[in-house]
Amino acid sequence: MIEHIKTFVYTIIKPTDEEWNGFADRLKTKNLKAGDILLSSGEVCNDIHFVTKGVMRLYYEKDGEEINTYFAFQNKFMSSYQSFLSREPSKYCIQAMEDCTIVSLSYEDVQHGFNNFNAWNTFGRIIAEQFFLKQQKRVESFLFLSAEERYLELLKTYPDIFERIPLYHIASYLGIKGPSLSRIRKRLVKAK
Amino acid sequence: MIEHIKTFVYTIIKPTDEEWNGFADRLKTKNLKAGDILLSSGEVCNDIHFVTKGVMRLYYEKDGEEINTYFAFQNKFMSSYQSFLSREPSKYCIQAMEDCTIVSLSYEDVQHGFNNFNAWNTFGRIIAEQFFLKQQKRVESFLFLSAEERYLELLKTYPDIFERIPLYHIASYLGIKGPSLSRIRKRLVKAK
DNA sequence: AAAATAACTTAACCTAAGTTAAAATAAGTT
DNA sequence: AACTTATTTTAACTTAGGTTAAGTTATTTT
Repeated sequence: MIEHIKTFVYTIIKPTDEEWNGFADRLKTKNLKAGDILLSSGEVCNDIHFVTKGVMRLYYEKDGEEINTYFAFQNKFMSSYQSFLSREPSKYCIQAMEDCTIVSLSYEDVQHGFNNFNAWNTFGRIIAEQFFLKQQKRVESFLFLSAEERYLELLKTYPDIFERIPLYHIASYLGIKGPSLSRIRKRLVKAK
Repeated sequence: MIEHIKTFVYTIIKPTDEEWNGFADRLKTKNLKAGDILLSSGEVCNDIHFVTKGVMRLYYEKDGEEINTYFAFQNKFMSSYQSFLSREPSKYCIQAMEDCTIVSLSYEDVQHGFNNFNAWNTFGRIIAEQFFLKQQKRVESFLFLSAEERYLELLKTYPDIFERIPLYHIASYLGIKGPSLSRIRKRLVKAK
């Protein structure tokens, strides 16, 4: 399990052995069952998770309806990042959508890394930059694309997402309702 | 001019004198006339700018139409940040909307800071985190709010924005067209 | 296999926002 | 002041997507 994250980290920075061990020693591996809630809204997100198996989702509850804002597949980080950073209660929930294995690091451990190893500061910066770029793309998708174009974009980026994530979860991620996604899919089938 | 950015930096980190000077020595102050283009699309964004006077906008050209994605007022950073980070051509343009004074730092200078001073690595991380949080809010505004609610939110956050930025620029920032913003404004006046 | 539940689609109607163009203001120029 | 030009509003019409509820399929559960 640790191997996955080690490979990932080493594609971004080249820590010394001391730096790597100072990090690896604090990692905690957890197994989750499909449906398990890892973070409920109102709680401060105290960990950043690295998914080594399964899929997780980050979602928001609005008027009794769940709106997904992020899916983390294998080798991706999952966190209610703004709560994690700001130490304020999360408006989001985190749930395992399949049986998952994750490797987690607490806020304190992350800060310890930042304060003691320059390599981790660099790593933290690059991860924050990547998170920014991801959000940037998402803003652009709402600003420049129609729902249909967002759907096609998602299909292109994650061709197999539809085998693992039910359509009604995808609809909310795209910012539309179920019937609307059905209409779009129908339109596209006809167009072919 | 440098004082503004110094105050800003010191609210985030406490650099040593050596660290501060290594940074300050590389800053370049520039004056811009209203309308000046600081970055055209297709160019790699090679600088990060700190606005000490005026307002600047970051915009995208789509089908001959300009869509604003960010306004930087006094004491805010301006950059085509994804181009700056990725070293790829920017899809965005940067323009001064009023006569502006800015303080700029090149990509090379920023990297020099990251590689030589831990405090700058921390600063870079925190700025990236702040950029992420800002984008996060913007994604949420598209996902959870109607155009009218986005308008009201903007009005609350920047009450004086409407005295400095024409409505048609604000419309595109909100993700709607001019006539639509007019309708919203009319609806709100009537509702009172 | 039958029943129950979950996931997806369809249909009818509604509403917000897009589109286009004209009209009304406002702001600058000469 | 008269003339431009830029900005904002209005109007008429179109379209994408929301809403609700009823149907279909799929999947589980028993």
